[in-house]
Amino acid sequence: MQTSAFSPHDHSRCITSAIGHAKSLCADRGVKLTPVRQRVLELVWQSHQPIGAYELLASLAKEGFNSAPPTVYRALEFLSGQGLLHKLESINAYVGCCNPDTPHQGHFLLCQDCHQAQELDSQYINLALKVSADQHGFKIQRHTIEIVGTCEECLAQSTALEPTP
Amino acid sequence: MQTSAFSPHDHSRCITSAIGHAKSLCADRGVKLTPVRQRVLELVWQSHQPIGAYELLASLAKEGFNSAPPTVYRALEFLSGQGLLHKLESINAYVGCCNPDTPHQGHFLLCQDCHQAQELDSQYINLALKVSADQHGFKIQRHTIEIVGTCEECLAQSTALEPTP
DNA sequence: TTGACAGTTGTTATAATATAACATAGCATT
DNA sequence: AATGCTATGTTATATTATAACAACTGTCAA
Repeated sequence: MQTSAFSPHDHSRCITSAIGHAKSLCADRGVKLTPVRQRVLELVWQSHQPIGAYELLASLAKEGFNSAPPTVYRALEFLSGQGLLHKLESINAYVGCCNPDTPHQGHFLLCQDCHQAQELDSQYINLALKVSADQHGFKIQRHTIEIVGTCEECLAQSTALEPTP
Repeated sequence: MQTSAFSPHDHSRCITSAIGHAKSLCADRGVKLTPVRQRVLELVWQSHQPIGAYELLASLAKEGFNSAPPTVYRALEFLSGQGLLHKLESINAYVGCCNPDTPHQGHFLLCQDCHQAQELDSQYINLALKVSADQHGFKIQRHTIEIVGTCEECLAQSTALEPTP
């Protein structure tokens, strides 16, 4: 089962679990989760919000890692190739993937107040995309589905603040 | 009715009609379709593929327009604010909007062979997005829906070339 | 052992995309 | 003419991403 990214939760457990998962997954696949790759994945998960490449780079630099742009972009490329994270195209930022075992591309809810992202993988949306594509004889390879708005928690807060419109 | 962007068609009529439409729409709204704005819109429509800001800028420069980046970004901002074009976030490129009267955000089929884009506005997809968002108590403001793959025409071509796999 | 390779990382430079900030110009209304 | 608003010009810089090539590391086989 899955918690919402928007709700308060013990995020350190998310990180630990995501890293453990990534390790075994890479071992199974015979690919290397090298120190810099692992650290980038940790940093992505540590962030409560989608994080940009240059912000990651700054953190790596502070920790003594090599800190030229290719370092972080290579790590991001590897991790996204392994399905361990997703890039959010509309904000040029990266988020950890909750379900890296099965190759997929998620759908994302992006809250413009708290700037958190929630990954979905709605079969309903997938079906709607497939139907539309089929109608045009279009064969889907991949997609970018990013929904921007306000999450439940932030909505509740703003209504609490302005009870009478 | 609407032709597919992927199918052969008299594209000059698309342009003329789009510009005419834009003119009357701007007049109605009391906003100015200035020469540079109009020219950017024409260039976007003239391109058979989504076109990048700096490519537009190069064309403007050749035609004697001012050619610093803000010029084209301002025009793009105006045009997209009026719903006359859309930005494709996954490829940083811009396409004309077929239906600028009703504010909306389309869904896009992007062919990775011919690099053309087809705008959809499927109620089926909109509904699926709404249902998913509602399930999470999420209020949608806007979205980015970009489906990458192969269009019908390019699929037909590639099957014609490789009849027996 | 060594040498050949594949994969990874280091390094430098640069490309591609986008915006900030402030000055100037045009034009409508007072 | 003076005022204010919108649009444009101009310079500089921020942000995001990749090219190209050199150096290192481990593995496996000759």
